[in-house]
Amino acid sequence: MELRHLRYFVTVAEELHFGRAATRLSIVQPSLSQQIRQLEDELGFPLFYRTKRSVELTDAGKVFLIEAQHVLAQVREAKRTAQRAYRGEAGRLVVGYISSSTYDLLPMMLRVYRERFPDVEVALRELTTQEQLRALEREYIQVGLLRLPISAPMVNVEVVRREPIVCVLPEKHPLAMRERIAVSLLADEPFVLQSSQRGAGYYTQLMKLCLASGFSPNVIQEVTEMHTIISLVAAGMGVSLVPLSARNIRSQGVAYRELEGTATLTEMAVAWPRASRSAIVQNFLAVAMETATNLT
Amino acid sequence: MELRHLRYFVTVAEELHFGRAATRLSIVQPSLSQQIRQLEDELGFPLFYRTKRSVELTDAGKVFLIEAQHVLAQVREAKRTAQRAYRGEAGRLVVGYISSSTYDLLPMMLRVYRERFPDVEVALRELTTQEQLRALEREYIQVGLLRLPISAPMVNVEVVRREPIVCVLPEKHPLAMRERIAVSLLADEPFVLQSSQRGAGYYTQLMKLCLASGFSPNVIQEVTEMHTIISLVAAGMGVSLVPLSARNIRSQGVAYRELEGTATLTEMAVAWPRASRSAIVQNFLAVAMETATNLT
DNA sequence: GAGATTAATAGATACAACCTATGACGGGAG
DNA sequence: CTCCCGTCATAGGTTGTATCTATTAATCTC
Repeated sequence: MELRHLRYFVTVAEELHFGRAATRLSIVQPSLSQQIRQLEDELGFPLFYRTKRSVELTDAGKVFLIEAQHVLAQVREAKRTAQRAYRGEAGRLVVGYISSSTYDLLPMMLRVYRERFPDVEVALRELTTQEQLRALEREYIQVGLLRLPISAPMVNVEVVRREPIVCVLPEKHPLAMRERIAVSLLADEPFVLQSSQRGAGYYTQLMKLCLASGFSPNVIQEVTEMHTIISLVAAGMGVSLVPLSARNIRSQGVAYRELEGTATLTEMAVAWPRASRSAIVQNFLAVAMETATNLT
Repeated sequence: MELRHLRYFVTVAEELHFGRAATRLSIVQPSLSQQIRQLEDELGFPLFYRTKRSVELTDAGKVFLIEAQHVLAQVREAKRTAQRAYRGEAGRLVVGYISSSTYDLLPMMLRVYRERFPDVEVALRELTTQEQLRALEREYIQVGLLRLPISAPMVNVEVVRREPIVCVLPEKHPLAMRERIAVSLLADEPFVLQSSQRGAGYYTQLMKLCLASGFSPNVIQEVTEMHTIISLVAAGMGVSLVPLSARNIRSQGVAYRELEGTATLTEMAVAWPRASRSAIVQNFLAVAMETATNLT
């Protein structure tokens, strides 16, 4: 049985006339008769009562007509659905993100993306930068929102935000009186930092920054979340070096101060597997870039 | 697009190997490659990522795979369903019946039929014998349960019950003392009969029966339902001539007595359009006949 | 680097869908 | 009653295309 048989059958059932049906199908009547006969042979029962003058559906034929129409409709639907998937307009997208992207970057991207591609089911996974790289490789996520620098040859990245690293310190701290702070002034301060496990690249970047000013920071507490850093700093436990956007975390009793000299920058980026040929991912990247440019 | 394309595609998707898939499909690999290519051309996007060594589904291919499997399953289902319909095991059957069949005949038939053909939806229409004949002709019902005699050339009948006509009269009536009653004794009795509208053939039969004994019955009341006749007789309004099975209607104060001479019989029959080629109807008839023989 | 594995390409073949011509049958008009 | 038209089936030839064989190209493995 082929779809041809179903198409022919449905047409004959609609016309109840082999000649007219054949015309509609752009074939000649004997060919049509032959194909219908073939279908009947395969099914094992007649679809039509035929007299020399007229054609009528059998009971079983009526049942088969409904079914055949469903099949043909489903074939059309299959084609349409798969084409939508091809264009990245339908399907499922798993996005990894670091917690510090939840303040504005991730929500903005998702809002636009969901609006533009409502038929894509978006799943979110909060993961550290390092975890995202592993997850991308294992195809546990399809795209990640992470902080540079990273070293992962199989992953492509595109920067979506570039911001200076600033010093955050207790409001009442003597250094808070200055507009800008030289890194070297922090040499003897106690530091509250995100754990090296969690923000590996960023952690290394801070170490280098301090070493360049001639000291190794005295880390008295490592924590996992950015807002915990801010809270601990507010409580007077120490100081920290954070991306500028941490300012979005409004907290009583802390002050943010730029660093002296040429600003040290930290970058957030979208990342995807170098091998990814997924249109869904491509579409998400396009939205991400767009959001990034609108942001600056 | 033909079902062949879907079958081939599903097999390749399952094997992820053109050679093995071709073997399973009993064709050679180049033919398979060509057909898949053809399908991709029609859809407008690739179903597989191919390297020279390996095959992998694209995202759109994954979506299309699910859809294609559904289509193929539905085709199998269509075939199966229609074949069941052909064998009269599924579909819809509309049965007409006269009220006097509801005491035992109709329920017995339906019980067996429903048990044997659970996938046939049975609809019931209470109609007089005359109405059933019209309904059969107009295909408003497919089979009828009615009382003979009828005259309808386009309708086939098969007797399912043959029973004597008996006299029903008030318990206290003088004639009730006799075991058997000659029809001629009823000449001066008031009669309660089913209206000639409702039981045309049966009505005529009674008229002939009385005329054969030399009188025309004095009908003082015509009613529509058999149990109403019995009630009126019980109330002393008159006597009646009813099929023996009316005895199933237990009513205080009435007596049933056989008629003298060779018993006059009345017949219930199943009826169906002479032109009916419906397997559902045939199956119902078979059950009806079977019930009829078990009954005697 | 050689051999094995796998998919694509090219060209030949064979099957089946399709076409043309015709037949059989029934209904309706004259 | 006969003839003609309409309708579907059958027969046989033609064509398109799915399939086959043979080969190439690319990659992996040893």
